[in-house]
Order: sequence, then structure tokens, then C-alpha cells
Amino acid sequence: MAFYITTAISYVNGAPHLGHAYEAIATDVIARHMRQRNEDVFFLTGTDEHGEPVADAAKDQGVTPQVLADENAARFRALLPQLDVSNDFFIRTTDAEHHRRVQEVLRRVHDNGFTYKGLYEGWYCPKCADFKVENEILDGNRCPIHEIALTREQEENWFFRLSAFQGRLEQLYAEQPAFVMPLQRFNEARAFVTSGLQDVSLSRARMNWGVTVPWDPSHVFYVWFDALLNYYTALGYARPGDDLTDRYWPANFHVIGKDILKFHTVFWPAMLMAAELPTPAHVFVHGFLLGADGRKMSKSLGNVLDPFEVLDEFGTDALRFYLMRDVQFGSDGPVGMEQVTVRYEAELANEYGNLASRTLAMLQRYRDGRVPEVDTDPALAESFAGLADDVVDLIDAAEVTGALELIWQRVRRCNRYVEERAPWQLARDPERAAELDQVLASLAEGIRALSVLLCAYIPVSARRLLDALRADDTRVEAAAFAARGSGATVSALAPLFPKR
RNA sequence: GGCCCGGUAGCUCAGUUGGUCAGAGCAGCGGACUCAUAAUCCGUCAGACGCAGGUUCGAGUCCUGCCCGGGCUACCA
Repeated sequence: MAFYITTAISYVNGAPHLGHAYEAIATDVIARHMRQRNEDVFFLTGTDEHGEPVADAAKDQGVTPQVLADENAARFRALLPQLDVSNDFFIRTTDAEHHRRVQEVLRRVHDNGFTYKGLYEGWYCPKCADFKVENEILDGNRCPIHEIALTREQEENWFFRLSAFQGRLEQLYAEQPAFVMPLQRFNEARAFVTSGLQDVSLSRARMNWGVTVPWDPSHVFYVWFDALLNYYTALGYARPGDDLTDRYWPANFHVIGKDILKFHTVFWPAMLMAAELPTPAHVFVHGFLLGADGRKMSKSLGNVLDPFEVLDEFGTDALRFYLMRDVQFGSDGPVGMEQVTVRYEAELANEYGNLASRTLAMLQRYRDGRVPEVDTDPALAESFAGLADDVVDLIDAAEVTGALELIWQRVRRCNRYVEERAPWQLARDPERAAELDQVLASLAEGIRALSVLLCAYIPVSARRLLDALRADDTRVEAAAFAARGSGATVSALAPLFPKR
């Protein structure tokens, strides 16, 4: 089955930071897992490059918006391979093909009668040449930047008849209780819809850094509408000569941060309805990463976790593991270098890495590196029963943290199993060779099954261990605990997660 | 103000439809073992499950009120 998943696209008016990495990694875990299930996966990410902030920043730097966008888009794009993110395409909203398709879709919205020319009225700062939002205005209606008095002004805009979709959106929320996840966000979005919808402006006339409105070329589309459409337009040109739209649309998952909830859970489905396009199955809203002190990360507080520092110190898999493990996906959570160290040493090095080391070492020492081809221990098999299915169910619900916890319970179980059976004692008694065979075969099988499931989270390390075990099948089906030892001759493996 | 989440051992949190539900991990303390990256394993400590009522044979688990923390309450992207 087709499985289409996206991250939000990053706004290029800034540098990539941990938040971008977090979202990309979480989405990548789901995408990789789905590929392990032989789903026909398409994973999209990219950059959002239009709008006033980019135009303004470019002006400040004395370059054209396109030059600025090119520079910054390259930085975002370069981040992905560093994180081992396996996106299938990287869309830029400045792509010509994107422009063309945005115009196509919104033309249809226009033709269907869901737009009209109206007046946007708001508080305007003549120095900023920009309207200010209600909650950013200082007391006395003053500009937050210039602190000068704002004037009440109007601008002629094209409007989108969001209000016309109130009923259909309510219906969507009634029929798809998992349209927005987790539940708190669903409630939030639904409450917003229920409270009554106003029309929203669809175009801007004061600015030209955007996609031209085809029926009124003096306007460009409001950046959000252009940006949201990336999820749809990308499928049209990601594979030159092959339109993937029918194959993948609508998306299974849009993974986003809570700050852009409204755009994705209200505006976006309404716009798709207006264009007569199917709406996505799920919008998953993740939380924010906080400083180790639980406060919002900020340079002045000095509580920022630098992803590149983690990558340098511990590596890509460690960063991926840490973020998926330590912060419940869907909630906010504190992160810090100390916590990274604890998870790395206690779990990746001591529990998983060392489990691999001791297992391989015993195979080498007691059986010349060969996994005995004997029946595995039903007691250990029992501990793995249902694991892969449970992981599958949790990932279906985007519960990447919960799934990892289940996997990790079995990592611990394997270490306990080693102690229970004490293979080094069995090795001293030739009469108990059969028992030792069983224990070693079972342990090899255990770390193999675990590594298959861990491929989505720590792809490089899991793969290294599987290679050492001569086990190349990474499909989720292969995560079932086998009834017999593989008979493979394993190879030596340097510590997967060396301690410093 | 209204609405939505949450408030469970020192810390981070699990606890499905009410009846071994009082748990896990980390931290602390004690012990065992040696295959392993001095890794691992076992035991142990503590908690009136935010407060007060209520429903029930029985409630972290349902109802009401209150307290505390967080979020949303529209056009910054």
C-alpha cells in the first residue's frame, strides 16, 4: 500500500536547529519502519521560501530574495544526510513546478467560487510597511519594533471562504477522530472549528515575493496557502515524467509542530475541499523540545542543545535514539547534553551495545563464531511473542516513543537471560554443551530480532550488528523470534557505541 | 473569562472498558557474577496515586467542586 508522509517545510528565514532535526528524525523513523513493512513509501520534506520575512531579510542583506532562499535552503537540505534522514524528495516552494501547480489548484478554488475580493483591515506600521497581529501590538496600539503609533488601514485582498467549510470540517472531525493526533490537539482544533470560522485573506498586494495569483497578477498568494500546497504539488514533479499524485495522494501523515496546528488542521483541509481534493488521513502534532531546565530553549538562558555537538560527540544514531527515547512523541520535553550522555552510556553502550559484544564474544569463544543450529529457548521466544505486532500497531499511531520502549524492554530481557542461564558456567561442563548451544542460539536470535526493529531508529548501528550476524533481512516479518538458530558464522564487531 | 490537557515513589513517567493498581526506569543503599564496552544481574528504600466531597460491595481508574502547572481562544511565518 502507498504510504505518504511529510514533515512541515522549514522556513528559510533562519538556520536549521534541533527542532528541525527532531521533526525530520521522527518522521524518518516512521518512514523507515513503513518501508520495512514493504509499504510503498514516499517521504517528503523541504523548504518554505516565500513571504515577507524572507523578502525583508533579503533586503536587509542587500541581496535578492532568491539568493537568500538559495543559500538557506541549501543549509536545510544539507542537514538531512547528517541525520540519516531518508526523504524521497526535497521540495522548495520556489520550484517553478510548484508555482505552476499552486496556481492550478487555487485557480480551481477560485473557479469553484470560494474566493472573493475583500478588504483586510488591521493595524499597520508605516515603518515596517506591514500589518501587525493583535497579540504582538504594544499598549496604546504601538508597533512592537518601532514603538510608534500604528494606523488603522485597509488593503484589498483576495479572501478564501473558510466560513463556507464550517459544516464540512465539523463533519470531518466527527468522522475521523484520528484526523488530528494526539487527542489534546484534536480537541483544540475541533474547538477552533466549532467556535466559528471567519474567512481569511488569500493574497497580498503589497509584496511580490510569492506565487502570482493567476486571475489577478498584481497579487501573490499569502505564503501559507502556497506553503501548504507543497504536500500536493511535490507529487507532480518529484519524479520527472512520472506524476505520483494518484499513487500517493492523499497523505497518510503530516507531521508538524504545535505552532502550526491551525493551518494544517483547519485551513488546509478546507482548501483541499474547495479544490475538490481528498483530505489527509492524519495530522500528527509533536511537541517542542525544551531546555534541560524545562524552560524554552534560548541562547540567553544558555540551555540550548546543539544537535551538531551531539552528532560530533556521540554520532547520528545516538542523536536519533536520544530524541525518540527521551521525549514522549506528541508532548513537550526537556533535553540536554547530560541526558544525552546518560542515555548513551546506560542504554546504547551498556545495554544494547554490550549485549551485542558479550553475545558475539561468547559465540566466538565457545563455538568458533558459529550460531548453533539448534532449537531456540521457548522461554526467551515467549518474551518476544507479539513484539513486532505491537511495534507495528504503535507506529501506525505514530507512537514512536512507545514502540521504542517496548523494544527496549526486550533488550533488558536479553541481558537478564544471559544471567539466568550463565553460559560461562555451562561452558565448563561438557555434559551441558546442548544447553549452551541453545542459550547462544537464543541470544543471537534475540539481538537479531531486536536489531531488525531498531533499524528504523538507529539504522547504521542496527545494520552493523545484523551484518555481523550475517542476517540481511530487515523486513518487519523478520523480527519474529525464530525457532532455530541460524547456523551462520558471525564476524567480529567493534563496540557499537564506544564509551569515551 | 471560556474550553482542553496534566498533577502517581527524590527525578522521568506506565497505569486500557472501576475489583493483586500501587508499578517501571533513573538516582541511592546492599549483594552476586565474570561472557562482555568495570558492562550485567539480584535485593532494598520510599509514594495518604493534587485537595475535599459523592456514586459503588469496591475508585489513581467514574461524578461534582476547588488548588497547581501547561495549552488553545484565528490571519508572524
